[in-house]
Amino acid sequence: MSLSLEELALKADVSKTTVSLVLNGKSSIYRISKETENRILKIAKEHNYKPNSIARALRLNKSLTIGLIIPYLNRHFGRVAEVIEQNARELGYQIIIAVTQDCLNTEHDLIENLYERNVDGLILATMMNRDQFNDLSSKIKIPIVLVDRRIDGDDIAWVVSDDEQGTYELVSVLCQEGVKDIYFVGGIEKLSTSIDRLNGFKKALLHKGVECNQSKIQQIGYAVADGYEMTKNIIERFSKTPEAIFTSAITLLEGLLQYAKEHKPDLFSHTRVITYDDHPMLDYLQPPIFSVRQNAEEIAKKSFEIMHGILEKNKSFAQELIKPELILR
Amino acid sequence: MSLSLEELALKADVSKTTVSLVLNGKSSIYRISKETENRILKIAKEHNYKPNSIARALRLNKSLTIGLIIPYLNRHFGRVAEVIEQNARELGYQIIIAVTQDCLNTEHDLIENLYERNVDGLILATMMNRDQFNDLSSKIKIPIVLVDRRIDGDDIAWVVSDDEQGTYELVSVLCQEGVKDIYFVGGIEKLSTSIDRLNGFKKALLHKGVECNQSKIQQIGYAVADGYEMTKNIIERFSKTPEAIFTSAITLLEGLLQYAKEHKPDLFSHTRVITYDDHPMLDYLQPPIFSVRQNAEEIAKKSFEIMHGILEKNKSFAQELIKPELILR
DNA sequence: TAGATTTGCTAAATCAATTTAGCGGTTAGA
DNA sequence: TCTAACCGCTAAATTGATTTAGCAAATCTA
Repeated sequence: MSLSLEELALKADVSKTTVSLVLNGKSSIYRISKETENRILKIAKEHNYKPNSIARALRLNKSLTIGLIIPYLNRHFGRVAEVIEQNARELGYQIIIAVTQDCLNTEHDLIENLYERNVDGLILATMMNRDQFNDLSSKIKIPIVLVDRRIDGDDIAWVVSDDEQGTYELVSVLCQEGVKDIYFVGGIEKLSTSIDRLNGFKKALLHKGVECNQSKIQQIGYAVADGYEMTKNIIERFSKTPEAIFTSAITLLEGLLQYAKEHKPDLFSHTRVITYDDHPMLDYLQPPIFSVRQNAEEIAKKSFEIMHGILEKNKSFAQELIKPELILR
Repeated sequence: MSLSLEELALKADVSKTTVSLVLNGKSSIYRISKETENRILKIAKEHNYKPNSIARALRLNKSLTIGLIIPYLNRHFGRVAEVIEQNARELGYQIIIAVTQDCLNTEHDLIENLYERNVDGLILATMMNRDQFNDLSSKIKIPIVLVDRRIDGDDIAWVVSDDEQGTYELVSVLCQEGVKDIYFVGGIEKLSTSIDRLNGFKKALLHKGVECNQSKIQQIGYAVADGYEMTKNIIERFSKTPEAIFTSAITLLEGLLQYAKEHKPDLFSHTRVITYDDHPMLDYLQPPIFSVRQNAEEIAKKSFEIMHGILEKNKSFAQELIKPELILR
């Protein structure tokens, strides 16, 4: 392992230019004879030559590295990251992962940090709004693909789950059954995931002619503790036990479960719970919890595909809405 | 953003050597005057100069990048990766993550790939045995820290959960209750996680004077489908419903749950289930499932600490056994 | 006042690749 | 016969930082 162009050139008794040209498939352009070419290829193979990626990156200003910035490496984003990494590897790219914990300042620091370290592009589950994103875009000269959370704009590349439609369909199932009193346990208000899921929620109620009371909507954040807090508010603030609760992320469901276990063990006898995000163990809760499964694999695949298209195929941005799957138990 | 040493030197009206010396804190060694030093520092700050990390890596043969190779980005490894990344970032390192899917060939390819891309060190949840690891070590001249799965050897750095003790304690709880007929649903036989968990299992039975029948031990793999298969074998092969089943990973429990749901809905009325690895939703299964929670945060922290010690503090290898936590519900 | 030392800084080499411009000789076309 | 094209390859520049060796000028020593 590890042998430089120069050493290879010495062994082949040619200049390192020639070796480089041959190994980069430019033999015919530069009229290197077949004989020389074969000799060089043979020696390179024998010594298992691999170009030094750092020298290459310096010269070409291209590191074959993509930065992936996400809030957590939880089940959903873990799966997204895993699939992005596999897709990237097949095309010769590496993935540097960094985690924001849903903190905007951390996100900014990480973007700057990865940019300075010469990643070729960024895949981003962002907390930024349009203005902040525009500011960033003007400073940063590498392609950015948003994943999971989109920002409106004709020139912004993103791949997200169809949050509105998924929520609409899930909530509609309950409405169909005649449930009217549904609470919304939401996440970070300004993010597209929250906005879209809330829109789907409202639309489902509206279509069934159910009034949507603002007091039934809460949006604190996506952490488990936030789910706990919002559940607590719902249970303690209203005298009547709710007919149904929709948690807009699996972490929020975890918070709900935690609260129920501690303070309201009979919650499930009176209240239907449904959730965005799926988990196999939901099958075993009694009563089973209906959910919407995001297609993490497809989200990952598309987002890297778009990045790769921009980097190597001169394609411009693209936007993809990935269909989630309703899971009724 | 982005401005080279040379451009900075031009602005400060000195050579780039001087700028480099000043910015690397070598002013006094090379007798740069206070005046020149301050001028350079001021200009560097004004222009928010950051050295090009690729050029730096080429010159110093040091990329400030660590490769992390793990089987999946599931709950456990996702958390480990997340914490390693945070610890690394605080000390100026980046993490490149790659996923093997528990395939030994993939693991080899990834190691070679990351090594060629000049990572400074590797943190590895490996499938290799001692011989394979020794082969690798002789070829690769960067430090390796094993995580989650250890290989015996005085000179090998690793951080793993105390699998034997954790399993011993968990299984002992059941034995204490008088349960005698316990089945072992295991993972990949040759890995330390499997060996240690099986040892803990056997030790617990032995201490309570319970005979351990080889036919009650199965080890296929750590995938969900493997858990399904092993559960199926246990249920279908023996006429008597087992008193208890120990799944040695949460994925195997998922497989068990899936089988139970499809073919044996009354499994839990007759059979106690316990598992290695914890998950908050286990609280809500009926009856609750006792578990052993690995301290992913501590495992992550220690493994990067050891790597950092080797890279920057001339420390040699170290080995750490992290205590897991028994969770009885 | 010659020689030694100190001061403040820089040219050039280095890391490992890619790419441009071009060299000296032969052959082909008009 | 003169020019153009061809042939097979290479020297040197480039990328951006770090580091070694050392150069003048200023100051000190005897």
